[in-house]
Amino acid sequence: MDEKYFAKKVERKWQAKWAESRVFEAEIDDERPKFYQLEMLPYPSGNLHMGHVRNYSAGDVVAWFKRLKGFNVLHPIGWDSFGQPAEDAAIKRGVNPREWTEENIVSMRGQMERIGLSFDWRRQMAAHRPEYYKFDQWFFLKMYEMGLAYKKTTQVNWCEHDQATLSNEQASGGLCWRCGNAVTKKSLEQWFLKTTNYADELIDGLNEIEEGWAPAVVKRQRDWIGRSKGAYVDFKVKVSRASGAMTADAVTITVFTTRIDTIYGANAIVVAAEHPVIERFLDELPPVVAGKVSEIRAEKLKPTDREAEIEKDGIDTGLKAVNPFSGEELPVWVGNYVMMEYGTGAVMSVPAHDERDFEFAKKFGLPVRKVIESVESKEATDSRDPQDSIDLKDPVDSKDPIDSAMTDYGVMINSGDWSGKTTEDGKREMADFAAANGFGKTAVTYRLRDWGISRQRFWGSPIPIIYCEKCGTVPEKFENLPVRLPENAPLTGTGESPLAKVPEFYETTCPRCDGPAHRETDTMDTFVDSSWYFFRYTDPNNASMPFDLETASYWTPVDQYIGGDDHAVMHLIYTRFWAKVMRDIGLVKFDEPVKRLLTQGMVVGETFFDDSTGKRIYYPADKVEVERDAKGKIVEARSNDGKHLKYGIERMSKSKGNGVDPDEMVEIYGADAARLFIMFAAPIEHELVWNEAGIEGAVRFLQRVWRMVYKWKDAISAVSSGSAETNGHGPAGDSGRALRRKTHQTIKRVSDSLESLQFNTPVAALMELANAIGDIDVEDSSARFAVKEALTGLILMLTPFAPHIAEELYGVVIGSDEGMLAKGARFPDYSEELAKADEIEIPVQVNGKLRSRIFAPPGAANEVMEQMAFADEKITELVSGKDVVKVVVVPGRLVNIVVRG
RNA sequence: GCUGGGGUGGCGGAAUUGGUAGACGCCCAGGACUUAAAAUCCUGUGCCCUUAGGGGCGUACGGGUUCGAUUCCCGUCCCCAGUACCA
Repeated sequence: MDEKYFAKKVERKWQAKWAESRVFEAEIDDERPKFYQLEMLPYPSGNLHMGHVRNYSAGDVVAWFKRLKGFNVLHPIGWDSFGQPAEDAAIKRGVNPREWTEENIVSMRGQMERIGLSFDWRRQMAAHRPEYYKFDQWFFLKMYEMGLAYKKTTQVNWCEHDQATLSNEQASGGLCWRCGNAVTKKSLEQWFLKTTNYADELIDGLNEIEEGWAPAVVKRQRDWIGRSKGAYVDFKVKVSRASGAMTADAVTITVFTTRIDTIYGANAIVVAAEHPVIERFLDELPPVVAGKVSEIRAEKLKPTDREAEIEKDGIDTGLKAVNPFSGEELPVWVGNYVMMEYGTGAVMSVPAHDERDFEFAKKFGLPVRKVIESVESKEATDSRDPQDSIDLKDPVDSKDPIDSAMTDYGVMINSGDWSGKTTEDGKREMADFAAANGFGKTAVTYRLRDWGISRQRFWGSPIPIIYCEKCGTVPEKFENLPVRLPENAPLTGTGESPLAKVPEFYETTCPRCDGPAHRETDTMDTFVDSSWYFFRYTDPNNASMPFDLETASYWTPVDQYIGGDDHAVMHLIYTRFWAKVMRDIGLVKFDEPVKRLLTQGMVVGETFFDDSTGKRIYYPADKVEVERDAKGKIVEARSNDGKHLKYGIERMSKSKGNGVDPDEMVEIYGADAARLFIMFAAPIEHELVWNEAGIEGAVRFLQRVWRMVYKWKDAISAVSSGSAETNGHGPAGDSGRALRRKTHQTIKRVSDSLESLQFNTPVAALMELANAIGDIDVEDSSARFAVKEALTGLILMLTPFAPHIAEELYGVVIGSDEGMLAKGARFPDYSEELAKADEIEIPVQVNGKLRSRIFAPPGAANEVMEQMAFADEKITELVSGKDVVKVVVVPGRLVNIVVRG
């Protein structure tokens, strides 16, 4: 290799060397601590996008850093290869989804290799291969045995655009996670996994991992699981008409409330339109009520518009229910704001202390009764004449009209014998009282629903269940797994299961009675595959088990996981659930599969739209002219023929046509520069607006480092690894000494940053170090040791960001081409002593304003610093003739003189 | 609406526990080298005033605490994300 830097040449050379020497292939080694670095696996669409590059570059930085720190690092990659795009491609282009997928894997692997990612490719898994999905089925059967997999008919989320069923997590926010379109409801029979069995664990387990996870993700999971503690209370229904054999006591409505302390303020019971009590009395209710009920029901099946606030609606059914605490008779209403899916589908309406109930009461003119008083106003009331306080025996509704609900905790009033108790006491004691008297109990409810995994799709793992005319639902035998996908299923994408059209697939015999039977024709949600894939990496060729307990126990849990936060409540909840199930099966020995989670921001691009053609154009493109304001925001965009273009910022992707091709970046700038830049451009958790201008800076920096190494190559070749002094390191205060200080400070900064997963600031630190080396004259022989130390340090620290060039330059410096890992290279250590400055610049302030600077030795006594400050010319001038009120000296930091007059 | 997170130069972004605001990079300007260009190197680069020395202002806005506030507290505005009646 000559003195000119050709990125492509260096990169090809080291990619080949790495592959040949298998340095990234990890084996169990009890001598070294292990480190499992994982990034979220990609869908093999055929094209890597810049978001992937960011994700995998960050993971590679950590993997390299840990390797150089002496860890035994597992850094695998695989393919989330089941899913809709393969099926869509098959429908659109008539390709075989398996072949299409395999081809994409090959081309994407090539892209990853050209970026130089340090994966252990032997461990690669792909979800669509029978040797993998066999174990999806294995897990399903285990869960079926354990009672964790069951089938039921419900209203499932349905995406009309994708013609697909969605789990609640995938339809979060009422929008399809894939296409973003509004979701509707559809009645389907499907298989569920009992995630709710683990609701408490899923929420409590967050405490264990909270420290290492992005706070936003933890919060979203907590909210998603949505545990709330309260009570059930039974209200007996009275039927005013004495028709039939129905008695008043035969029916009760159980409500769930978190605020049982407000029960004396209940003015009605409001139930969901689907509530059983409505079913039961539907025939007897006036037609107008029945009409309203079906109107509300129909409304709920429509896609929800996120923006629009749904107006409260409802109707008095004419039924009455009795408040078990007060004996008061309350009207039973149907309300559109009560959901059958949560709690009991019935609420007690307390308008004075609940915003929704307040709104409902206001609209329908229902009475509002205050039963909680804030502590402050209670104190105020108490201090006044007791006669002024509200008459507890005869509370008058709306006596003191309020304009909003008071939802805070406080003191109970107008609540019979309970008045005077605090909310906290009331909640506890009233629930106990209800339990003791048989009309209620404490209860906990969750927002989390079971995970619906049935998909009426082809490209997924078949659900290993058989329906026998005689035996009913029968699980496939373990020894018959995998249940393989047929090669030729008619794919239409119309929402019916393609497997139902392949008799060779579904016609089978019952595993129990050998009689004629047919297979389940739905496949599993692809999120099943990604729930346990990273365990498979530890033991990728196991044919009898998903993985071996002992092998997996060495590598797992994952030490560091990196991926997008779009999976905060989908994949990341499923995989935590899965780990807990695996623990219960006895496959793993811990509760939480991922110790630390880093969520990286999206890579987005400025996109332009041509209104007339509806086409997207990515900038920079020669087709677009852009005017920007002072802040760099676009104010006007035109195509080169002068047509106005609409513009916006959106996620970069091939399918949107606004993506930057990583291959192109590598071709033009080199993989190292592209990686270095994407790490340097913005903090990893921020969104990154792709702008190619900055990447030139990364190229320049690498070239500078390259030239620097060659410039010093001969001068430092004679410097042995002996002590500084024996190698011409000069006296204190000279350039070599200053450089050593900079080197050791940089090592500290870079190590600390990487340890805390900051990737932009260490790059800045390395640039500073390079600048410092650049300041040294090559003729200065007294600095040679320092330069050698700085250069090797710089190269080693650069490795995680730009491994190819680092390997090459490391070879130049040590005179060997074997590679750092083979040579046992280590990330440099720093010496506190050397990092310490021998003179510190101390700002001197007068009245808090910076006026001068002095130079003091580190650890200078306060008196010395004070003396030096007063000795300073400028300070003397400013202070003279004034009273010195106070002098603040912060050791090693600053001097502040406070004067008056 | 609610819940989180945030607001720092032309831009991306730095700033231990309150202690020199603007590191590093991009952009831009000037200079050196060159027949020329590219590359490279050097210099400047928050805003305003000033001939200079220097001075004033400045971390969304308004207050407060402090010798000292980007950092802590109160209020206001704005942006981003999550969420959609969860009882």
